[in-house]
Amino acid sequence: MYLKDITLFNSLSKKNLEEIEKISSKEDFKAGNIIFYEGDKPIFLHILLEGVVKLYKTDSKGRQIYIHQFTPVSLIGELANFENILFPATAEAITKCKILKIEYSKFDNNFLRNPNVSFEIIKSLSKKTKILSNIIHQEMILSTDAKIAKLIVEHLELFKQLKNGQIASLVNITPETLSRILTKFKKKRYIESTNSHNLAILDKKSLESLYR
Amino acid sequence: MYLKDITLFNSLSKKNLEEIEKISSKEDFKAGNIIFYEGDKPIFLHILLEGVVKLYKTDSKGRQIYIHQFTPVSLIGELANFENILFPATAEAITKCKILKIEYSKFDNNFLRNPNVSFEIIKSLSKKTKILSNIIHQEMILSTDAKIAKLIVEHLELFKQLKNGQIASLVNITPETLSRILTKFKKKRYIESTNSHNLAILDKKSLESLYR
DNA sequence: CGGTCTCTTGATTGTTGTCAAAGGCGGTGG
DNA sequence: CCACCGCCTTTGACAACAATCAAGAGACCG
Repeated sequence: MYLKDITLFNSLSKKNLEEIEKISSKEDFKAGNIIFYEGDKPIFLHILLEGVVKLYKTDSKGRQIYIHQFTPVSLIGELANFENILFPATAEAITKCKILKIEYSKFDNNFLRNPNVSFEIIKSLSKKTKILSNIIHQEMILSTDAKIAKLIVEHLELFKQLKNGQIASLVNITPETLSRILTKFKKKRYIESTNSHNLAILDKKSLESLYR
Repeated sequence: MYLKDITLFNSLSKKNLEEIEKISSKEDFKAGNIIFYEGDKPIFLHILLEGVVKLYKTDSKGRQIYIHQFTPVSLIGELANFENILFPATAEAITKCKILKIEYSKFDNNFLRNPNVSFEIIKSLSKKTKILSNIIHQEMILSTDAKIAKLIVEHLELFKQLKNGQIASLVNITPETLSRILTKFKKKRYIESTNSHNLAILDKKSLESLYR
């Protein structure tokens, strides 16, 4: 993948692209590798070119608080660069990944004045603000029951694909709690399941009423 | 205050300003009035010109979850406009306020392509992402003790100005819990207070170790 | 000095996480 | 084809944390 194929940069001149080329490098990460840790200094601007990256925070007891998963092409952690703060979360490759790293201190702020670049940045930042706003809603407003009800209604496919433990970590609860809630929902006839990877909604309205 | 005095717009041409003038209006709010509710459709882009605005969410039990306070000049709730989603939080005037309301559907997206305008938007969005990131850290990572310790170290002045109930609502805990934690900190000789509006730090390091 | 608001303290509850054990399910190798 | 093993899920008992409810103490103001 070339720089000019990155939407963010596709309106830049050849000269600009060469400038960016000079201050950037591509790095490969294996699944499980950490791209940056929460608390690290943001020296590079990171752009995910290939693979899937998980973003999470770590609480005082060492538990991971899942925030988001990124797919290409995405800016990752740009907030830290823009605001000149330490990375507020950890980015981990969950598949083989290719990341473009741009030396942010040398990154000409004038690029940000390019109308198309800044438009893309606005889109990226806006998307992230929305993500964080959703996280806040999910974690601070919804009860555990409500979180699960929402997940069932809006992402039923996850239950067919993932194990309980994985689902639980997506919504930051324990597998035990998830199991108990699913059992409760089954008792109330909101859902039904013959085997573990076959969950069906019986009463969508009741589920929705838990989080609306 | 004229449009051209708003940093966001000060690089726009006279013609552009007139265009915006046509699709905007100023509205005054009294202290306590609601500027928009969580769940409202974002018809207008809101810019705070005068006064102080509190942003909060409401949980299922009717409690307010405090998010942020805005002072002039600030875009408020622009995320909802940009992402075309319902307002994720409620904005309430906590003093007399003056708000510029721009009809977003008529707001020429080309303004966003103006380098200086988009630069300001990036700054605003970046700031908000940081605010939300901080909220997530404060509410999901820090324990109650840690929140209070941080508040004491970083904003001691609040304790001299506000009542316990007000401080408690800033960090989304109950006054009772705040009182208990302050008592505990006093017992441990982390802080000391002769009267209620006179709090002094005795052991900054111990306080910091609670949240670092 | 009385009254009201605020703060403190205790007892209790609700919610979810933790720890532990048992049950079920599927896959593998004999 | 079956027995066994390992992982996942379920269930129970318990702990931790902060909210709630209630009562009493204290501070501030007219």
